[in-house]
Amino acid sequence: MKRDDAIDAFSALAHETRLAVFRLLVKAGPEGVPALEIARRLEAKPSTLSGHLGILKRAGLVTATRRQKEILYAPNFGAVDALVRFLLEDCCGGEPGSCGELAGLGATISG
Amino acid sequence: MKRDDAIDAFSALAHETRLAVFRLLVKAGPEGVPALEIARRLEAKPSTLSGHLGILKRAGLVTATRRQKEILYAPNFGAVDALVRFLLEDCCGGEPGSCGELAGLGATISG
DNA sequence: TTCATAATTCGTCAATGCCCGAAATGACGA
DNA sequence: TCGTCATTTCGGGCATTGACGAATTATGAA
Repeated sequence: MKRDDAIDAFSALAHETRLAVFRLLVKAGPEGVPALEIARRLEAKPSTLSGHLGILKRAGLVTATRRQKEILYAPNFGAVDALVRFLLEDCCGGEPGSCGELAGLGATISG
Repeated sequence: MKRDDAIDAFSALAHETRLAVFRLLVKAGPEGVPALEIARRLEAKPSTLSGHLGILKRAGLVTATRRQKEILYAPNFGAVDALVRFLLEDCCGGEPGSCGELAGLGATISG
């Protein structure tokens, strides 16, 4: 995870519709949801939503796979993992500070 | 954590300087760093940085406490915790999906 | 009080992001 | 091939964000 990748990911999530899309995909699970189905559920215009999906995809937060005519979008949990570890890197300079209860997060979620 | 709070937090982190500020504070630990010291380390103009600190503070990502003439800024780890849990809420509809290794994250980092 | 340091607020300007309809592309079935 | 469904691309117009210097507020020391 590089600085600019993190900024792209945070920018992608810093938008009402895109955040809703990501959370919807998280709830839906790894199988994925077709683009138009997402648009229908969020009451968004297909063209507008397509732009948002492209941004989420470029940010690495979602994956897109074709199934017949449809394109299924699914969340990339590894991206969230990487993002949090980047954010908390070298927490408290390695010392067990007030962040102690969170310091193990990186190790925990990276498996 | 409400939707708009999450958007404010992601927006705050979706900026080169603000992201650098937060990560600097994470590394520095819970004691905090004075505003001008942050500006000096990041080679940013004080007035510009002040705006960024205000945004981070309003987003709940950092806290500010005065010590003598200085104002010390420190990271709010609880905000990161809440943000991640909001993002992964109801992961895979509760089923043990591919997000299995991350599903316990909320419980893990919330202590 | 008076001065110096620390930090914030304000005003302007440039740049970026967002929405939507219309048109174009890609994939499948008859 | 032809038609249809699913999705993306494009162009225009509006709103928001970001940077910076100058002026302002706040604190502590002489």
